[in-house]
Amino acid sequence: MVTIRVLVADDQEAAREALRLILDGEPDIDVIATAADGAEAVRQALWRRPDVVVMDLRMPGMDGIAAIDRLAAADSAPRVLALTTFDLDEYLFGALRAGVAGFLLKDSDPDVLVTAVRELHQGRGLIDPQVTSRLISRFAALAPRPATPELDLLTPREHHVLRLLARGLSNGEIAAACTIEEGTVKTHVNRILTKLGLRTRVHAAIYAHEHGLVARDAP
Amino acid sequence: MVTIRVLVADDQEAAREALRLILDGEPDIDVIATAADGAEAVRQALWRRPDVVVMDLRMPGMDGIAAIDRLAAADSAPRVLALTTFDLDEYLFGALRAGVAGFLLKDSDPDVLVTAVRELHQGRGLIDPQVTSRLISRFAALAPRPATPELDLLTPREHHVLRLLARGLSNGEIAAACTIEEGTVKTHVNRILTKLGLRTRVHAAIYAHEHGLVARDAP
DNA sequence: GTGAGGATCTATCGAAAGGTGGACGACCGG
DNA sequence: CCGGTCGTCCACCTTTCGATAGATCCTCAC
Repeated sequence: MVTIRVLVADDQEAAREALRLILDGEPDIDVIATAADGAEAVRQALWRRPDVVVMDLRMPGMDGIAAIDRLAAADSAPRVLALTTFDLDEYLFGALRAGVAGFLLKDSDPDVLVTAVRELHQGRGLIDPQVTSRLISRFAALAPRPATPELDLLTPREHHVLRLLARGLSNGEIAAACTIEEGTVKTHVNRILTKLGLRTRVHAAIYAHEHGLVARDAP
Repeated sequence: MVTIRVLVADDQEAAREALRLILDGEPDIDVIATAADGAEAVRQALWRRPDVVVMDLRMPGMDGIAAIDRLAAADSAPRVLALTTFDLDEYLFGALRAGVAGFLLKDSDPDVLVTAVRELHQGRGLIDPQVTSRLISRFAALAPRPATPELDLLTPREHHVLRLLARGLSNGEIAAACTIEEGTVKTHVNRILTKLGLRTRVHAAIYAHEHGLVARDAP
C-alpha cells in the first residue's frame, strides 16, 4: 500500500489539527506538514513535495487561490484540494481556474474528505455536490455552441479566413497570410458575413469565438 | 420519507433491468417507468413527471443528449443523470451543455449510482471523479480572465463604450446609444485601444469577451 | 483663486473595411 | 461537348474606422 503524503494549509489552528486528525487516522494517508498561510503553504509544498495539498481558500496574506496559482506554475505540482467554509462563486470559480483538482465545502463529512484525498491521489477529481450544479450551469453558459448548419455553408477558404479574422488580423494581414490580394479577402469576408447572417467583422469574430473556432491561449 | 420517482432510459434491455433492480432495491427510490430510446424517454418524462431521469447517452434514434435538450426546454424539467459506457469529451461536454445535473460512467459502483440519484433529487449534482479533472481543465480554459490592471485604467464611459463595442455595435450605433457624437465615440475607442494595448476594435471585442465583460446569451 | 490633471466631448483626414460586379478555372449532368 | 454551378480571385467605390489635435468642464491640491 502506498501512503499518500498530504500537506494541510489552514490559518486556523483548530481546523488544521482537525484535518490532521481526520487524515492521519487513515492508514494510507500521512500528513507530512502543515501551513498557516498561503506563502508558507507554497514554501512547504516546494520543499516537502506532498502528493496532495488540502488548502483553505480564505487565509491571511497570500490567500489560497494565489497559492494555488503559484503551485500550479511549479513542475511536478501537487494536486490541490480546495476547502472553504463559504460557498461563494468567487471562491469556486477562482479555485477551478487556478487549477485545483478538487473542491469541497467544510461542512462535508470527514469520510468525504478522505475519499477526496484518495481520488486526487489517483489522478481523479472531486467537486462538492452542493456546488456542482452551479459549475455545470456556468460551464454550459461558457461552452462553445455546437456547430450550426450555417457553418457548413462556408467553403474551406472562408473557414480559414474566418479563423484568421477572429484572431484580429486585418484584411491586409489575412491576404499576406494566404498570399492572395486584399480585395479577395474582402470578398471572402463579405461572403462569410452573408452566409452567417452577420453585419460586421466584429460579429464574425465573436461568432467564431463562441463556436470554439479559435483556441484560447493558456491562462 | 419521500420516495424519489425515477425514469430509466437505456436502449439495452439488460442495462435497463439492471438499473431498475439497483434503484428499486432502495426503499426511497421508485422506478416508475423505463424507455428504450430518446423519444420515448421524453414522452414518458412529460407524462409521468419523474423526479430524476437516468439516461444512457448512446441510444438509437434520438440520442440521449438530444433528449436532454428537449427535457430541459420543458417546464418543471426533471433532473437528469447522464450515464455512459464511453468516456468521450463529446458525451461529457455535450451532456453538460444540454443541462444534465449529474454525469456518471457505467463502471461506477451501484451505490454511487444510488447516491447520485439522491443527490440530484436534493437539487445537488454529481460528476464522476474520473472525468472531473477534464471538466475542470476545460472550464479553466473557458473561464473569463480575472480583471487585469489595465481594465482599471478605463473610465466609466470607456467601459460602457467597450461593452457596446464588444456586442458588435458600430461607432454610429454606440453614439446613438449614448447620445453623443460619433467623433466622440471614436476618441473613446481609441483611448480604449491605447490603454489596453490593442490594435483594432476586433481585438477589443475579443478582449471584452474573454474577460467576461459581455454576458452571453442563453443557449 | 488658480493652475494641473483628468474625463468628456467634437472635428478632420488618411487608412481600413464593406458592398458590388465580374473574370477564371474546376466540376458535374445532360 | 456544353451550359450550369461553385469556389476562388481581383478591382472599383462608398462607408466606417482609427489617429490626432483641440475644446470644455470638473475636481482637487496649493
